Amino acid sequence: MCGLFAAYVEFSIDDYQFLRINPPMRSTDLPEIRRLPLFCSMAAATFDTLFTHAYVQQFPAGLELIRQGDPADFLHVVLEGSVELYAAWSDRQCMMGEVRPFGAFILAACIRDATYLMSARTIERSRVILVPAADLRDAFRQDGEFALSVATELAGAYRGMVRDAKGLKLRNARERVASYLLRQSRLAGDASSYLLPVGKRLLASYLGMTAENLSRTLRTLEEDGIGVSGARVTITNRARLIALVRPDALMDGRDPADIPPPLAGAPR
Amino acid sequence: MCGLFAAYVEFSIDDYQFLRINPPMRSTDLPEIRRLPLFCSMAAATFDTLFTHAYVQQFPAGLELIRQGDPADFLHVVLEGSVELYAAWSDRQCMMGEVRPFGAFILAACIRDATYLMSARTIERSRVILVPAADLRDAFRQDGEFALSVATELAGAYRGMVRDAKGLKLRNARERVASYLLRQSRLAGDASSYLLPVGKRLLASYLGMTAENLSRTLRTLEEDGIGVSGARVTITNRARLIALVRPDALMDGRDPADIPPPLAGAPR
DNA sequence: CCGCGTGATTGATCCAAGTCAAGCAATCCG
DNA sequence: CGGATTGCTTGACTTGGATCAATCACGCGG
Repeated sequence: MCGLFAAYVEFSIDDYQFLRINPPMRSTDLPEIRRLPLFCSMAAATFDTLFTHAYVQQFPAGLELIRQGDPADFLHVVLEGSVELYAAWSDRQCMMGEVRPFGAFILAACIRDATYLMSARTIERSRVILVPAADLRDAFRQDGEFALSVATELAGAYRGMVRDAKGLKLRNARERVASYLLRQSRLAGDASSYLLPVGKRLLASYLGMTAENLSRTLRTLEEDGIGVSGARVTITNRARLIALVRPDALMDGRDPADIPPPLAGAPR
Repeated sequence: MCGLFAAYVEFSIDDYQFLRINPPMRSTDLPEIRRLPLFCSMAAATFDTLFTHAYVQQFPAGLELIRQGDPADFLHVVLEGSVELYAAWSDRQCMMGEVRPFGAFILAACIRDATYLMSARTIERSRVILVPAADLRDAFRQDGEFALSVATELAGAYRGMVRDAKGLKLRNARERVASYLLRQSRLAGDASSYLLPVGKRLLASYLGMTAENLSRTLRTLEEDGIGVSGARVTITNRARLIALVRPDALMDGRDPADIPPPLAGAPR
């Protein structure tokens, strides 16, 4: 807990401007965006209006997209790559979450027209859609279906944060590590071997412990059915691991209907 | 962390049925509810429909209103008293939050039509409105203003949980206690003396520490400008306390416009 | 191929916070 | 009034996890 980070590479304003001037919006982007849970239910007209001022951007790894405390100006949706949400206070910082395609972030700040509570930076090279917050609020007012999607997304984000907070308070570090590894296995289709999606330093920060302690914990977990070498995780004894983790749908599960909120079929 | 609770008083099904049969809805209740941030912006017709099947109930202290894992059936809004949200897992439990008038809880589960992630029980004798979740979703679809209020409320709940999680990860136990005490002082109008709103056992659980450790920490905080005897908190040196806490608007502050979301004036 | 930087590991040590076990104070109630 | 219950405090002790300090392994550019 309270571990410090290595300083990330900072890019200059010029790099940023350069990216802004060359929006890598592709012809295939809009139809793809249209299928996302957040946007698939809204009326065509609202969608078109919403995206007149939106644009897609490509960012290099390690770029700070959002700084906590700044006013919310754009809703961000990750198309490719991955983005880390992190919080900082008084020379400490920690990872609060990770966003991968096709998740949105800082929706809550945009809806409330408030300042960001967390910062965000790219973990790897990423493509992100930026939608002006004011347009978002307009679309919300005009389109009931979109409003429902937004509320569903917000509720999902809230519930995700509750799950995380429960994990922090109810489990110790070892249990958090084990449950994380088991959950990742599930995400990979109950694979018995998979690669860690983030570096160990970051993972430790996310799990609320130091990198050193994570390293040691991983060693001791070999006795409980899971081995890690490099980024490769191998489950050697799933039953034993499950007995240790005592998985709970309310902490480790995902919400059902995480994809299309009200209509199960989706428009295609 | 991971501290156990004393077992709470459990009430029988019969008590619960008794309360249901005698809904203590008062003539002054509906107009009052109408003024709440969540309901003040909606159309009169939607409001009336929404509350045809809603009812107000009085509960004794220590009654479990909601059990985690159950499907969401009613939105709850606290009118009087206070309610504890708590989470349990594998013989451990901890307080996750407190709801006082006129806060809503489990809105997210209702919107997603999902199961509760947290349990809830009354801390003291409390009056609560219960609104059927299905009606809530209907009203959401029919009334854009209400949808906006719901989204704002959800966004606020999310942000509150983010603040809590940040506090857990970035601050140690002593800092959490100190910041909590300072925050409560602010809530009491920057009073230099006030009463703790919850018992110390519960407070410790909320702050992610044991009751014993809270007790010790409070004693050591006397050197840093704050004294506690019984439930009475007295700030003896605010400057020193602030220096210790290093308050941060992104963790300790409240969202602006927590009351009426879009329209600042409000209907009064 | 080497030198470097970054990230991961390991070991030694320390400290914050949990645990266990009594004591104490206030409240409730027969 | 006295006993029981409940909640808070205190002390002695243990321990999980942080910190500090090297070392190691890898990927990369020169």
